[in-house]
Amino acid sequence: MRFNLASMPELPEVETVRRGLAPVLEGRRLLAVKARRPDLRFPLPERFSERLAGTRVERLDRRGKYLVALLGSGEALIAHLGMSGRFTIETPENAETSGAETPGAFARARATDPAHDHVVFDVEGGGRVTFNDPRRFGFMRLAPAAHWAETPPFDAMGPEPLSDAFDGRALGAALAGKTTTLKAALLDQRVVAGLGNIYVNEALHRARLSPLRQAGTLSRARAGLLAAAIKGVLEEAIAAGGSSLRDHAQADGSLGYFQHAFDVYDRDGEACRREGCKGAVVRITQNGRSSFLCQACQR
DNA sequence: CTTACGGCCTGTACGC
DNA sequence: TGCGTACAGGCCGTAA
Repeated sequence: MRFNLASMPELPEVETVRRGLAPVLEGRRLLAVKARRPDLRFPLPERFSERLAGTRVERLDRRGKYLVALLGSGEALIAHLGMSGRFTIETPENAETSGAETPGAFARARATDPAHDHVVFDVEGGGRVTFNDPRRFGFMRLAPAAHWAETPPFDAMGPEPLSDAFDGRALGAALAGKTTTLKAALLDQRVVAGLGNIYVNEALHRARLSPLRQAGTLSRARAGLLAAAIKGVLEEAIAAGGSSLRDHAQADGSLGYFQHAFDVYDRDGEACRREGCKGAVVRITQNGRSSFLCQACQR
């Protein structure tokens, strides 16, 4: 298994993590929660372990790039993977096989460095879920379970891109009047939730729109095409994550990243993949971040 | 109000 | 070979 380290956790990766964790967590109690350090990117909530221990995970949800675990205690555990965050699942079954004397088993067992195991959840029934995050850009918060969606940052967050509420009309309205670029606008979680650098680049390429274009200049028709492109790239990536999930479940149980072929991201200098386009992918810098585009077919 | 930017963090890639 | 530096990037606080 080769991990594509360029692949950051955006909506499809977080959804894949959610689908991997849900069968382990939903309906089960957290027997013990150990924070191996007091902070991730931010300090963990006061009395973090005590507030989680003994409570049941009623449901594991996702909003944008956040995981939201609704707890029987009346609180919601909100987790963000940052850039390098992963969850690893150990069950009594794969704990037994992890020591198997096959060449792959040892390599898989070292997919994450235990030094960066920051939070460990012991789950009713013998499972263990570990949050591992070398760069520590991830964070966890607690919010009232009944009102988490009205707490920051969810109160200002744009629509879920895969929901029916997100279409050309909604996107056009969100972009109307914006003087910034399409690239910056789509990265703004208040416009649409869950996109990061990779899928913004991919969606703009699919919609044949330049990341340099002023966001507020988009026609309704083009906003519709862009919304459809966003849905398309996310759905395909989630499908790819689903297949990687099956691989992971049989390997080391590490959830967070998966192999996926991109049309433009990190393909600087390579041929445009659009049918009939003779252009090449170039890398430019916008707002201090890399954008990848084909200047032959994106306007 | 909107937009822009620095800082956070560490593993990896690269140049000398 | 080893050391130093740049880079990756989501989010948040601050500034313009």
